[in-house]
Amino acid sequence: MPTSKDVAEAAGVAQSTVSYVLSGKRPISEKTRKKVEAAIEQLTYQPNAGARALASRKTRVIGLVIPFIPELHMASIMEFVSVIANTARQHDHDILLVTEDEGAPGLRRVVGQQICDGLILMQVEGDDERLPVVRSLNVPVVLIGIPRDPTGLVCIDADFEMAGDQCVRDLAAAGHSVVSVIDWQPEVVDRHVNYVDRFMRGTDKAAGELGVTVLHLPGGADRDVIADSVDKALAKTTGIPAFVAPDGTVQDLLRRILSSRGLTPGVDVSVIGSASPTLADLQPIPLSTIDLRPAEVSRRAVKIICQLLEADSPGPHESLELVPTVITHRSSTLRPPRGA
Amino acid sequence: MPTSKDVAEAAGVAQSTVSYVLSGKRPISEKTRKKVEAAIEQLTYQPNAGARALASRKTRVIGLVIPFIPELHMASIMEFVSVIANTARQHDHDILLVTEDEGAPGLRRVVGQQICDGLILMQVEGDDERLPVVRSLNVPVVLIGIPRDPTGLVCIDADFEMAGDQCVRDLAAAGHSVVSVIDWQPEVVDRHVNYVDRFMRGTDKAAGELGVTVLHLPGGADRDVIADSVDKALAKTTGIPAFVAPDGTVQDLLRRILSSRGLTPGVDVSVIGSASPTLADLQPIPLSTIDLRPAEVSRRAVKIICQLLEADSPGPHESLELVPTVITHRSSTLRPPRGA
DNA sequence: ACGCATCGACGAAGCGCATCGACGACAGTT
DNA sequence: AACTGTCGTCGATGCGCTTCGTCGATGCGT
Repeated sequence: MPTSKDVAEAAGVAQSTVSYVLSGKRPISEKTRKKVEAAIEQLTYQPNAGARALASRKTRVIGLVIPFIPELHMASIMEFVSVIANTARQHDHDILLVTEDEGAPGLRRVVGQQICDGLILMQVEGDDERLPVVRSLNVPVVLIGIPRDPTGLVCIDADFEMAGDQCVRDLAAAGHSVVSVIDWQPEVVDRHVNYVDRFMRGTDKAAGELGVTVLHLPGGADRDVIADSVDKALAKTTGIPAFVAPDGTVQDLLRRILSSRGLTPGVDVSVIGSASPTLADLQPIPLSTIDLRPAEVSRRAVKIICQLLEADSPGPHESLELVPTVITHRSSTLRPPRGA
Repeated sequence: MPTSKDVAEAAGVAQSTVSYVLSGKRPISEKTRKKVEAAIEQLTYQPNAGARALASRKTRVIGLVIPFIPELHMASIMEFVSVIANTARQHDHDILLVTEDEGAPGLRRVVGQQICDGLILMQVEGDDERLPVVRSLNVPVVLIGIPRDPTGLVCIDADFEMAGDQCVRDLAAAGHSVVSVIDWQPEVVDRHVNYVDRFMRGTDKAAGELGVTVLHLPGGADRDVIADSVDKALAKTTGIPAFVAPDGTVQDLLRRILSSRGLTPGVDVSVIGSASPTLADLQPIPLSTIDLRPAEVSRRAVKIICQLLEADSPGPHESLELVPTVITHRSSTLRPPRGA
């Protein structure tokens, strides 16, 4: 492996000059820059990350703490991960995986050993045990998810309250007077995973304003639970039933159960799910969706942490960003009555 | 951040002694070790990764190259990623994400900058464009997947040929004389993604030996394509139809289409899918599965690369490991006739 | 023609650790 | 008592880079 010293010799300049050509932190004449760049090219020189980190005290690596809770929809987590990784590269950073199994000590480790300059935490819960550690860490941390007490933390998430509101408003406009929300897994709900509460707040507020009834029913990956929820909803609904299934796992099951009950989305039942546009179109009946914007949330999370890293002003920051959700009509919901 | 020098002062020893206590590469008396360990504890010292990498020429980081091809089943990729990350930690290594978007230059970058000591490549194709780069890289690389020409490469994968063989044998034993295999997406098949070919080889060989007919039909995430495949299969089958759907995306669709054709798995049609045991049990009708052992493949991949990193004998290695697949009967396949 | 400012390049000093040679202390030998 | 040999510790050096102070060269004005 060639070093910057080799490059300097090949170009006939000092090693520090090579460094300045690379960083642009001091003016370099056109002539010598050309020479140095040629030498770099010819030797296929690449700066050593360890040495660079040691000298500059910056690793250009961001730790990404990913959840592996089995009840989560893996495919959607993967979407976060992929977008985060790609966006980080666009900002000239790399992503180090930190698994949740390592817990809070894992955060201390990667920061303490200075393996990374900052962290992104996914799937932050209302009372996350890692928050005290995060606050004490003294490096930029961006949370995806809003904890109960966001004081001194930088948070971003989809606007779940808006999402809940949009779903109920939409179904109400289509003529439904009862909207059944199949929630996330009971484990998730009980843990007061922040977004669940926010979503519910959105549905309930809208329901109150519009005079619509909202039923909250348990979700999960268990078919029987969902089937039970559906039947309960059907029993309590007068008129055409409407379902909202914000969790990916749930909506797959929901569709099958509705079909086994002889109900066809868009005809005698309305269904709003959550899926990316491409996936939604592929469904047997194109699914009306509430888009929780995972890609946009991911992009912004990376952008925010990169800004914090640039600024590198010490001390805690605080901010809270909510990404607007988007509701899209496809064929699985009833059309609003004319004139509505 | 305290340094090893600080620890040395606190313990009243030389910095090198601290280093030796940590690495154990030279004998240290019980007494001074205790002193040093106490100082480390008290200062909450953690060695600086950059400095360590610079001095030792080892980063203890493994680059994981993940595919983001939309047609792949994201949930199963996530399983690989999670197991790989956790296993790496058990071997005292970290995982750096390298996205496929960076392509071959990305591999050169992370290795050239010495951000990581070795690579794991997922989703290696038959004629992968990255192979020449990998061979020239001069660091340990483990491929998950078997390319057409594995010369000089270290590969591991599930034994897809065994899987194909097991499926056909199993269905033949249950009395089926025609077995319909719904393949992966046409894009995947056309690319000669190695495992598709191997799986087919397994099914066809077994079919030849047992005098069974195997139909290969296009798969994918498109419902109409699968529906078409199913109908073709039904038309060509005499007796009770049997389906094998080794791709996760496909099997979801397959189940729904069969049910819409009035066929019940385990009663008037046999279905073998691929899913983890927990998922398989959750299906409306517990799914007989061919387990492609993603977790085991992941664990071994990490183990192999860690061994290569320990040994750190330069020059190319070559090995090929196939993880045996496991077929599990649940209720979605017919019982073999008595006495069989 | 001389002095002065400006620009561009240089050299040296670390960053925090691993590693190697060397050396002091102590035990065992003759 | 002098000698050899371990064992445990120290000091110095270098990994490859960033960064700061410095200084020579060049241009300008008078």
